[in-house]
Amino acid sequence: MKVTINDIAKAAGVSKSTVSKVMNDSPTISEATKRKVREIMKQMNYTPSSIATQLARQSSFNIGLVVDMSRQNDFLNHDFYNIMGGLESVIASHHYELTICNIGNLETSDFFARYIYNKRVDGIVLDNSILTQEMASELLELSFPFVSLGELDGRDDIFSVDLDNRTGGSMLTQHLIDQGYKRIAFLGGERADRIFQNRIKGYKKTFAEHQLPVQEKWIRTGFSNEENGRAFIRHLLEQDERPDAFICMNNNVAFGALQTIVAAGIKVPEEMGIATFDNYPLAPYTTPPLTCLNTDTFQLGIDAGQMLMSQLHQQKSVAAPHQSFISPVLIERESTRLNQIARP
Amino acid sequence: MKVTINDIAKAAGVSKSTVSKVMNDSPTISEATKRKVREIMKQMNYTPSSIATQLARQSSFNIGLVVDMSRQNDFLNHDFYNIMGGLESVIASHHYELTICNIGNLETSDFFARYIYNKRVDGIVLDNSILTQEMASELLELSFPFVSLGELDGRDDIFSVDLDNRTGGSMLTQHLIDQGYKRIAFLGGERADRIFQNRIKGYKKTFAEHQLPVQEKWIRTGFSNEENGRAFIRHLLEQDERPDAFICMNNNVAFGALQTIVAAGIKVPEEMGIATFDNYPLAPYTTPPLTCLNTDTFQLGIDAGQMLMSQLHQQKSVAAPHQSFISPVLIERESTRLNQIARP
DNA sequence: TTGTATGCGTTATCAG
DNA sequence: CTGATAACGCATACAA
Repeated sequence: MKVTINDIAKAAGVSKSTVSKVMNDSPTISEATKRKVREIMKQMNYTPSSIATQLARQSSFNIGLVVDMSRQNDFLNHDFYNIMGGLESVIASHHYELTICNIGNLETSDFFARYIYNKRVDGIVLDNSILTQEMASELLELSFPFVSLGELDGRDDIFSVDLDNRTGGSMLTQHLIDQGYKRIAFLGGERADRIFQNRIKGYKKTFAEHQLPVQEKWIRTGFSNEENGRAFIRHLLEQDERPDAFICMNNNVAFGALQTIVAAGIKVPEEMGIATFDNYPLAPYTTPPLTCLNTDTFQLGIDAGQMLMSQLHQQKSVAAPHQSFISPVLIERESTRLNQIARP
Repeated sequence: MKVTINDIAKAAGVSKSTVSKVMNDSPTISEATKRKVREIMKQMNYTPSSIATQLARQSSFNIGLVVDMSRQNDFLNHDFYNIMGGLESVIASHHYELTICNIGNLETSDFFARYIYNKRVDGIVLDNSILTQEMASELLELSFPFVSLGELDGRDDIFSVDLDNRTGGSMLTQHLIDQGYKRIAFLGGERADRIFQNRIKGYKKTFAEHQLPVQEKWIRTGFSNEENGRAFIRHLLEQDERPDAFICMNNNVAFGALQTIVAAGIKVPEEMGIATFDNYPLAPYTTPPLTCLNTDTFQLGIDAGQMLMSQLHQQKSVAAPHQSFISPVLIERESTRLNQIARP
């Protein structure tokens, strides 16, 4: 059942070091013996033990995908499989394996000793919700390769992949303008939040491009949940100059807002357009379905993997860009079909 | 940065085998030296290299969670994080690590050689959509520990965890009866599908318990998608004895059915009740929201982990039950609130 | 109760 | 071009 390098060596009539060199395609081995040894390996169905290789090489050929099971994160939860898939697809082609590392409580856990110092993994990918500033600094100091999912506030010295929120804010705004809406509000998000800030930047940029004045009273901020979605709309409806469309920070805000609008007898999309960030969890299922910005999280995983591989393989002097952003994709649905009659 | 067993041995003034024995809490070591060595280990922040341990023990202390990235499976996708979390929580407490194994195309992949024969993992967990009869047989023959997520048709010789579909069918039926509905239809599912069969068993059992006659014409089968949901309803509405409630195989069927009913001007839940299997992806978001059966997939992961651990640790002669089922949880929503006025 | 020697399956450094 | 031999970090008979 288990065939080792020694078995191959014996069967091929060579030493095991020769076999090892064949596996690594060493240029110091003749093509003839390479062929012969490879033939035997195939016959005997040999696969090297990655564990032994890891020990000898003092390198695990493993990438850790760090999670914190003690925490709830519905969004990450939903995207996890895709991110993992993207990540796996690129590291596998570099012969790396994927290990899940549960970090738990950083203070009490032996995460660093277990995985980092011991080289149980050669690099890690972690969400910015679990990557603290201190961790980032320590990792950097050890020059241990890692990639953050999502930017880490105020740092451009670490590798990260993220959604391009600025472009996202711009795309949604542009779409609503294209559809014929003129007074576009923005609902949700905390002012201190970088994601919010970037989205608003895109929003304002597009306003400027169309010489439209930004109305600060149309930017309603606060925690992005259903209840606030309702509250935001109530505020908006009380204003003398009422918006005719709005952009939501997420589906929760959009859901609350939509309910309130429908209850008020306002027609969507005829009298009010709605566009939101994220397709998950409910944008396709509301009445009417919501136009939204979707993220290719598989691609996010791919980007993270490539960034990690480049750190692992390239000479450190090369200054590769540290941040990578992926553009969201607009999914048009009924909630913004003001111009639908005029469309093909 | 990296401290090994030798460093500890030197620092403690003992041999490295003694240190090793201390780590494994060998009874042949005096408490005094144990204390001393442990003290040093703590001071030096020592963590054993799992790679070296694996090689020496000829056992990886790793569990493989097998996935097939080349395939799309939205449901698995959504539940993956929870299942993984449950699995991780139990194997971690047994000091096992979690490795993701992408199997890809079984014919061309070296999955068995890489992971199984080489003992890269000590056990695997895989979905029944990727576990073939042949794989199961081979694994069994190697007496390699594994657990299937979902039953494998026609086999009770393999370990598996699954949702209790029979109980599920019964729970939904019972709930509708409790709410005052009397003529309950069942929509979706292929007759050859075991899941369907079990759910129908529960459905019929509950009918029998209430001395209600089962009407075969109220059981509409077919692929469980939105379109068929619409078709099923149309058939039902044409019948002279019209049902007053129905159970759907999944959210897709329910969505199509609900739309058709609403379009026909039938009121939900007053004139027609709707209950469905699964909470994902849209049961909470329809109008009205759908009563459904939810699955604690974290628990599913826990069960799988425990089953694997028992295979790994127990003597093989012990005949532990091979199948484990978890009961679904009923989530009541408006779509079945016929009795709502009478309720507290 | 502790230490010595050997092995786990590879890689790497030298000789030859 | 190939082959001994010594690591890699730990576990484990067997001695002491």
